[in-house]
Amino acid sequence: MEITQETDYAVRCILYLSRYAGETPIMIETISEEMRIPRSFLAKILQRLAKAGIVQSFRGVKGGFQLKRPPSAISLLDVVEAIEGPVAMNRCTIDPQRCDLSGACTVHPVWQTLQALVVDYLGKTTFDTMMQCRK
Amino acid sequence: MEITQETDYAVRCILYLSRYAGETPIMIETISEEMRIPRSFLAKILQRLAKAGIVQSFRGVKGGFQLKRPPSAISLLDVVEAIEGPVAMNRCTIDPQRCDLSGACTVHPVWQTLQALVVDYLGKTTFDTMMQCRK
DNA sequence: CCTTTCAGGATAATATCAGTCCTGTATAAT
DNA sequence: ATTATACAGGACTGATATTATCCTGAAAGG
Repeated sequence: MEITQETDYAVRCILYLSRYAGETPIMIETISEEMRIPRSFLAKILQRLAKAGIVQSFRGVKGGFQLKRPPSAISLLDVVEAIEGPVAMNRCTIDPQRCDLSGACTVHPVWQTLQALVVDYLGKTTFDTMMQCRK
Repeated sequence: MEITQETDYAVRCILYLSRYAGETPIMIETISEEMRIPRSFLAKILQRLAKAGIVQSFRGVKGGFQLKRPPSAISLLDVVEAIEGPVAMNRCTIDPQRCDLSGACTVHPVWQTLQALVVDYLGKTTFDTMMQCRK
């Protein structure tokens, strides 16, 4: 039921980049030190965030990472899903085939409703509202 | 972000026992076969549910398990927490010391609100409303 | 062309998950 | 009392996920 450490790092990372939105790229090294995230692990995380189109990378001298969209256009859901894949409460809400007992299941809609609740809340929580955070 | 297989089994198990609330105890063997849950794993799960006061065990011939309360008094939250411990979205919402960056964090309250949302929903969803389920 | 910085794959330690197995203990029936 | 039955509880195991690290390669800029 918990997000992983990796997701928590990703959120911190985007939070940090939000402070410098519209400025020059920030190096992995800097984010790592400021946000207390292991350097090489952060590199992996930023790759995922780049593939998800949340950040953009620049190589070479003066390289680093920038947000690809303004903080107001990035939700917690975007970041969580970039790292963990689709949010699901139970196996069966993402892959109906994992429901191995036949017939209509009244627990299934309960998980789906909960999932919708979570997705909705994470989706409407954006990084501009969290920017004053120093975590 | 997902519940574990064990929790899913536990929910199915309580769902099955709900059908026979107020009747004679049901053997592990029977629940296992009817609900397609590995027998010895189910034994472990029922031990946890018993310790949490959700089911009651009876030994010897004619032994087995019964709900300790009516299905209307057992919530999904009760079962989830019996298996997984307290529901938390992030490490820091259950143990503030895991928040290794100093100062006020504006992401923290977001996880807490989400957690409260989930706990509230799971808490008000009881097994009497899910009993017609055949999962 | 050479330094810097990211890209991406291989590797590894540890934890958690999912489950089995065996011995022991309580209970009911004989 | 004895015995068969059914749960109690701990030890153990294999697979997978988590949480990283390290190394080689590629792009970009001076």
